[in-house]
Amino acid sequence: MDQPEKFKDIWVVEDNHELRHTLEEVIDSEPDLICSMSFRRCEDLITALQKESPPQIILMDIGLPGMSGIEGLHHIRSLSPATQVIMLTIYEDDDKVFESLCAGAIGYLVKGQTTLKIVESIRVVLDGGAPMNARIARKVLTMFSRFVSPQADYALTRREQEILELLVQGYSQKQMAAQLNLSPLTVATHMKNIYAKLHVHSRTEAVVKALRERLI
Amino acid sequence: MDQPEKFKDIWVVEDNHELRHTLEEVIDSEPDLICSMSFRRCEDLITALQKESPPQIILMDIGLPGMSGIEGLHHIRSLSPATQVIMLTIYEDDDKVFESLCAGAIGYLVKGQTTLKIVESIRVVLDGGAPMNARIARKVLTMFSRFVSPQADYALTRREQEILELLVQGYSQKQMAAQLNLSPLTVATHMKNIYAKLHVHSRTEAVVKALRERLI
DNA sequence: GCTTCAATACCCTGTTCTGGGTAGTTTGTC
DNA sequence: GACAAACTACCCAGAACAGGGTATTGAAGC
Repeated sequence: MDQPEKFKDIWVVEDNHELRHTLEEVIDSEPDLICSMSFRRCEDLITALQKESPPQIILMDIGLPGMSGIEGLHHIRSLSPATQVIMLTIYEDDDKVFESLCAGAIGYLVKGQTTLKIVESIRVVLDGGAPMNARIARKVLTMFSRFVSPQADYALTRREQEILELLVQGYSQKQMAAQLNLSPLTVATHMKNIYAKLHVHSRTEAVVKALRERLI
Repeated sequence: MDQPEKFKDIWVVEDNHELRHTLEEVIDSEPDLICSMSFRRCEDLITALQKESPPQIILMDIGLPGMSGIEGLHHIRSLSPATQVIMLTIYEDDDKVFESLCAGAIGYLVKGQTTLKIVESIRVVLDGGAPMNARIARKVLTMFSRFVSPQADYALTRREQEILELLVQGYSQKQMAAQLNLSPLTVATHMKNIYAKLHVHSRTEAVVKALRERLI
């Protein structure tokens, strides 16, 4: 370990010198936090992650030149899954913020916040929370519930629904026929009708639509 | 319409008389909010939803006798998808809270809160947000990212990855070849290799695996 | 210099799918 | 009892796919 156990290590990736130094100072002025490394480019962070022992938290600018913060996020997730990433953003209500959360960020920090607020967000993460406002939380929830409950209605009949499910399970038409005690020709008919209702022209497209829109 | 347009209608489902009346009063004392109906049982709410025009928001006790709040939630989602549901809970850090969010609730309200806090939560929802604390938000995020990135590694090469993406977009082998300036036979070779690496035997299975395990 | 791997390209054969039909039988609803 | 919708089954032709090969080229690593 580079630091004694009791210190929580926090790295910073931010191309603006001033902000980067401010963040470093704020972190270091806390008795139990330390900013052992900071970077102006995402690429340098990746290199460091492959050599050094990873930090608890990374503060990452969302709009970096070169490799973007979101791209960098993916690298971090695979190099050090335990590291939590807080995104730094100018606009709270940015689509990029939401995108980051989808990519595995744990929350975000709006630039230009008070020192108190910066430390608070870090503490929220260390405390097992996710710093975000209610509106972003709603976006996440909405997207989340799309995974959980179906929406669109293509008026599939019961049989068609059943066949769509088998389709997603990788059954061939012949296998479906065997499973459902039908003629393969009947299954083919149902498939044609499913395609028409979903406005697709191949099993692949049907499966993608079924999975993406939670039809199954 | 039962109420003039400018009033936001909010229903309450809570078996405790006292709390129910408190909530009614708090809502009605706001100039633009009205509590036109309240129930002590979820079953009565369902009945009402089938007859009356649905409210903007329902405050729902999470631990009702008879039909539980979460069960009721499912009925609300299908009867009136536009209605937002705020759960009423005793413990903030309850698994049931999280369960409710999965079932489509938009947030929650801890019982015993100040009048100010109750109104604030309602306003957050009306304002397009989702009232929840950072810890719950983290739970949602974690669950969410489980859907988004389980990240298995099948060691696909760059070309194979590229072809898998086109596959998910519904391209035929011939179309892929045109898109990538390759011979259709080359695409076929890559497809075979992809199948072998993903341990599948058809496009359908490959697409399902790619979407389910977020390989794309 | 040798090896390994990715990427490219081809052959062949049999299977499966797609999309255009038609048509009889159930089933549910008014 | 009438009618619509759903379910069933079939024909056909052309396209696409799956799976078994082989082979060349160029770049990366040892």
